[in-house]
Amino acid sequence: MNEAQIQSLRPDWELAREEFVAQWGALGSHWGINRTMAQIHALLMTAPEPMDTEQIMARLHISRGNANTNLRELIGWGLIRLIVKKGERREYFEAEKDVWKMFITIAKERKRRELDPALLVLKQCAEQTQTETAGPGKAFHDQMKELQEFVEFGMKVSDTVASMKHASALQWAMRLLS
Amino acid sequence: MNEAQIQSLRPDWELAREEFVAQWGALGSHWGINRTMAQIHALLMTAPEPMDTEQIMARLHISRGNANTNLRELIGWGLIRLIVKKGERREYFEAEKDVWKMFITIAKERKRRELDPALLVLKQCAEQTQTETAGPGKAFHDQMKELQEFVEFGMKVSDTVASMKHASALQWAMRLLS
DNA sequence: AAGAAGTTTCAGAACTATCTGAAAACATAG
DNA sequence: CTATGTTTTCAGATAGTTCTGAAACTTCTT
Repeated sequence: MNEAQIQSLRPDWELAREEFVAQWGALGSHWGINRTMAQIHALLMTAPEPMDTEQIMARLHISRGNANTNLRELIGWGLIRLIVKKGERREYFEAEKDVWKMFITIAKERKRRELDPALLVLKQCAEQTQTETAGPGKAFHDQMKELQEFVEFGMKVSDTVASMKHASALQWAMRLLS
Repeated sequence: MNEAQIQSLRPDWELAREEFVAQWGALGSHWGINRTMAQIHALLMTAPEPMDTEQIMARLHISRGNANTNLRELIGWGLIRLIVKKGERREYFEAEKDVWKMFITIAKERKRRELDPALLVLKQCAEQTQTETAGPGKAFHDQMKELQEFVEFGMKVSDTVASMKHASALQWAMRLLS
């Protein structure tokens, strides 16, 4: 069976899905996530059933190694989980579909990867210039301090939001927006 | 004068600054921003005076072309501005130092670059599957809708926060955290 | 108008990230 | 223990991004 025939057998929504997967991948690479990883995530997010490695390889035209690496990476992020069906040796994968949970997971992970190391740098730089009491040295120290406090503050907000249930977050946000 | 001599003449805080610039650059490349751009930004953010292209090239050991490209890019982000000193032809650059303003600028720009195109994709996919009324097609449509609403919601929150003055944002956040 | 001082552009070089494919490791069943 | 189906690893290939350096361009001065 050739591509065109397969295409014609595929229900309508699958076309939209294909589009979603492709575009999501392109977007991913705009924001520091690698294209394939984003595509796999999009694919699983819209899968009615858990999928195995072979299926993913086939749908995305990628190699086994690539699929495997990115699946592990996604598991590392906590965005998908491994499913073992009884009586089957093969591993299946399934994505978290709840949007709020997904958001929390991504927020936590980004905090860990982006904010934590930044904070470390800022603290060190602030510390090393403790003794400066005037002039540009003082100005530098103050700036590092300000940045540090801002980042710490952002982290607190992020933690608070992340610990909320969807409903209370919504309520809180409504208050903000009104 | 050799490197070591220059080094010894540099006041203490400059060492911390050097560290900050280097580390900030490394961080930048972790989150989708290119290394040089992040370094230039860090350098200008901690500069007591506006700097010109030559100075930046010398401090970071980069070529004129590279410096120029990334300076324009930073101007595009709205993170630095061009300063023309009277009676001088040379262009100087200065970074916004207020942390809150910097945050707003980055947030707006990221919204424009990350959220806007994502929303477009989601809307299209939701639209194309309007007619699905059951089964996996419906599930797909619903998921797109949920994502769309979530992103729109996030954008509203981001707009609201971005329009706040530092003081009122702080007040608002205090309420959240307590 | 010619020269000086500066900025911008861009083709190719250097570097980095990602992907492939085949081999090795692992797990299960017989 | 061996055969078989599956996952993991990793060296090298490929693709993508960033950087250089020199030439072209612009602007100002005399």
